[in-house]
Amino acid sequence: MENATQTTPESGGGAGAGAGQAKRRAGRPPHAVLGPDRITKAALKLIARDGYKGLTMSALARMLSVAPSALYNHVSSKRDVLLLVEDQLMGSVDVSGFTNAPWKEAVRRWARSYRDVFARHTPLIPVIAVLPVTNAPATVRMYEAVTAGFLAAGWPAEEIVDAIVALESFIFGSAFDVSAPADIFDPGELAADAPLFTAAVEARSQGKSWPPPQPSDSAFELGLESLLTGLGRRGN
Amino acid sequence: MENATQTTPESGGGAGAGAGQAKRRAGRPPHAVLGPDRITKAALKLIARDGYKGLTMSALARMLSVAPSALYNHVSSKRDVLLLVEDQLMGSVDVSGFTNAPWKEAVRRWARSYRDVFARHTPLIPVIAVLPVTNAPATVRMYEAVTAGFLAAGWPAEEIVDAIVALESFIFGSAFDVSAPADIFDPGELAADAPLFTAAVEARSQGKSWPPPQPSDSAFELGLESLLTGLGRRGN
DNA sequence: ACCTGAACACCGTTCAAGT
DNA sequence: ACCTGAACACCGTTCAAGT
Repeated sequence: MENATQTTPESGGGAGAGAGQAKRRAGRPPHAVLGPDRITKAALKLIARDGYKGLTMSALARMLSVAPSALYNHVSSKRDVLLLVEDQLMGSVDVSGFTNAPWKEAVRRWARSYRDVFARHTPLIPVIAVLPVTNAPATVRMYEAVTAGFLAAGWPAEEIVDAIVALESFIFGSAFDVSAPADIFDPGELAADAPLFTAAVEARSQGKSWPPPQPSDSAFELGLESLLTGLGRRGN
Repeated sequence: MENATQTTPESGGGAGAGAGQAKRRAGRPPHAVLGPDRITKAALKLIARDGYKGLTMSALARMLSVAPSALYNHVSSKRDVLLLVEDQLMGSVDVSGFTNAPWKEAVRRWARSYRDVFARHTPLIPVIAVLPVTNAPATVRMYEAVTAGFLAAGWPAEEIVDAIVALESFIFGSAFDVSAPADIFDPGELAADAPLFTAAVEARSQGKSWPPPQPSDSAFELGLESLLTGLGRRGN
């Protein structure tokens, strides 16, 4: 049972960390095997492979070759794991435009990359939106870069946070949209009760460029440009 | 096989279901006790009382005085229950402006009530955003009213759905924001690394009217007006 | 301090048996 | 058709015991 035959997926007892890993006995190991960094990396890997429904404390522990309970020496809940992941992702949002491009173009680049990142991580959105930024260094760094760009464009300091929040709200909402099915607005049998809406849904794909853009992309660009126009009264 | 301890539960005493209800035996009851309507109402009641974490299939069944498995004769999953709730809520979004007010004012009223409804039901947002509208009658009715209003304001049919989606994205994102803690942007120990952002957060509450508005409200109004201005090029 | 292993208190869902 | 009751296959989390 302890022997490492390479054909067994080994789903029985609990070891099963993939290929034959030496088993650790109970007790404090000579050097800590876990830490925020390894946990974050493993979580990201798991999400990439199995999606968010595959991100369980058990699966995470298995990937790290520890018992599930060992994780609780480093995080106090699964929510903590999500926060680690979130901050990591925030670091990959593109803020480069805010140092080398005009305000509108900088916001465009930032908003698009922000949406793209979280479109693949929608389960984090309800967590982020309510998450105090304290102790999320990459997140704070992102906000600092954005704020700097707004100030450079002439925005008064007291209006910047509201503007960022408004843009973020639109970005988060749009991120959900990306994973919506193509027929999301198909009224089905209810079409007869909603003739105007049904016609509008059908007209949506008419007269667009070729190849036709993703519906979620055209709605996002429309909203983004509208927001930029509306907000643009302040900056430039 | 266990030995048959089999005592009738009610003879033992405990009225488990809470209110002293007569216990139903197994077998088809003379009249169906459940149905989409009763299930929806009970779910809403449960959510109002205990929040979404209190909405479990067990709790729902208990409130309806049935076994949890009985629910599956009427819905095929918990997701189905959420869809019932969602459609019910959509019916309470205010679309009245689209028949008796100018476009901008109509969108304002609609957007505010839409946000307010889902601010108290944020767990539904990830479900809605990906939910085909088929067989959600109140939802379709809402879209029909909105579409009618856009058409009346002179919008070309092929641009309406994108505009609605853009507005909805902003509304959903903003709904999350409502439940964010007041100190969400407090950088804590990271303040030194983000002086501009920290200053912007502090300046946010300066120079506002009295009493100061909820931060989430001022961001929402700013975003909504910007969107209306930007989109307003089409309608009026 | 930091790990294991065995609980604990839940979930949503399935299914045979009953009427 | 539509209910009950007993499973089933999970969850996240806690905690004593071990080093």
